[in-house]
Amino acid sequence: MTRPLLVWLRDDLRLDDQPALRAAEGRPAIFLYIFDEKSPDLRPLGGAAKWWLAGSLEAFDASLRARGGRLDILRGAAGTLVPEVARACAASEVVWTRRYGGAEIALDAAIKRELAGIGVAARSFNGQLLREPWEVVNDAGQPVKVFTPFWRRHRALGPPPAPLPAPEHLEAAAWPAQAPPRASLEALGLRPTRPDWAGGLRATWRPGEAGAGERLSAFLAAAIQGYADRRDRPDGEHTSRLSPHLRFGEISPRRILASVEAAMAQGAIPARSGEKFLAEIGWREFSYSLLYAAPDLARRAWQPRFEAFPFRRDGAAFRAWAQGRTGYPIVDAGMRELWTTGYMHNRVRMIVASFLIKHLLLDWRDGEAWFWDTLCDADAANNPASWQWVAGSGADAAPYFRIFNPMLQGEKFDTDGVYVRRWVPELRALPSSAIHAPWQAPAAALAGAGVRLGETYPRPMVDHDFARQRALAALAEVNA
DNA sequence: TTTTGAGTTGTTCGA
DNA sequence: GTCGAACAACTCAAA
Repeated sequence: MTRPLLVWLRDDLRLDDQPALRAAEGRPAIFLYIFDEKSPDLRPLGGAAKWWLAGSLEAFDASLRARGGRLDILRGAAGTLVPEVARACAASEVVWTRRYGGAEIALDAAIKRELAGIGVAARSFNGQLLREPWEVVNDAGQPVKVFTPFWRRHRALGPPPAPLPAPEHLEAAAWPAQAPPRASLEALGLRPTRPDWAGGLRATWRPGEAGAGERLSAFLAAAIQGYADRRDRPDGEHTSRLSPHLRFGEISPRRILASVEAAMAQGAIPARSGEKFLAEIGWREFSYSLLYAAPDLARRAWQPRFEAFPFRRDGAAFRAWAQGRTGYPIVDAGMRELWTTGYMHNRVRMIVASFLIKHLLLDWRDGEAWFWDTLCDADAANNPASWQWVAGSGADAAPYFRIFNPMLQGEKFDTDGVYVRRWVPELRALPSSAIHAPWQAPAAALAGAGVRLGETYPRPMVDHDFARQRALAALAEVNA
């Protein structure tokens, strides 16, 4: 009997452009996913991500089966389970897609050593990034710490390898008798039951490779046309919304790059919009490059002096932010979109993050953790890197005086209040002139709209001018 | 080696 | 209403 290949799947749940899976073409293989809440250093998935994972695993299993494969699921510590399965099935080789977080790299390296000890080779592939982080470095061989030169260098390396086609024929090897018993998807308890809070997620998303492909096609057919000018507006469908699909590896960045460049070459997309969108993929690469350089990105400020920032501790204020009752409509709209759909428009992410850090002086790590739990797309690189960017503690530091004004941001990017009305229905009847600062509206306008401040909608939990001055003072301490 | 210019996403103030 | 300047200093990239 042929010794099967063991394909260990993680955040790469797709057939297309999947180098590790490609290695399984034409030979029997075990396709293994391990739901790992046992490895002490791995960050457990957030609630929204777990919900997404359930759909993603389901879709991926169906895709595998359509080609002759089958997804096998285990629950437990990957460090012991991977070698155990490899031994039980006498694997010829173990393959996987690389990860870039500190704990993940350490775990994978340990498993590789363990496998070598039992005479099984392990081979890893890049299926997650356009280029490996160590390829994009400055002349000194160090990571490039500013986005623009990073992306210039990245592009100057030439096009990354073209995406691989999906394997046509797979062959599922029998589950070995000596291996631990498999878990059913249901047994993992990934989907919420009591209470079932996932209705908004179900209504918004279709996890899985097919859903990812649909998003990309729809985006290329419509919204990308005006992407350069409208991507900052949360009041309509102006962005790709591919991020959760990318998070779970349901689509590869190389496939996205190839599709966008093909459309640009045909003249189907304005070059400016196409490049702008690719730069967002570039930001993802940049975040992973930072993560690779700073394995503890979610816990430690990139700039050590920020560890001295005088954050306050205020649980009630944090909860008001998290639940979308700060009294600033654009902030509350964003936090409620997040809670309902597991997603938030990028511009609004910046606004709410700035509000938590600068207006409330609460620790960016707590905001990052909330996003980790509630976003479908939170990953080990983008989430912490972006929070640090807003905090000003990141590599590509913002000027200290960049403190978002939530009223102004609302007026600029949600001019007619479409986004606020959608997510903060108690303000729906307010005129647009009052929608971003109801406390400044004439009493008659409030009454006419059925808004009673402090009752039907909160007053601002902190005064903007006061908060701005307080934040500037706090930042001066760090920068002293 | 030294020098120079730039740095995703902002706000406020005064003319 | 619009516009330009000021808001620090620093680090990094590139010439």
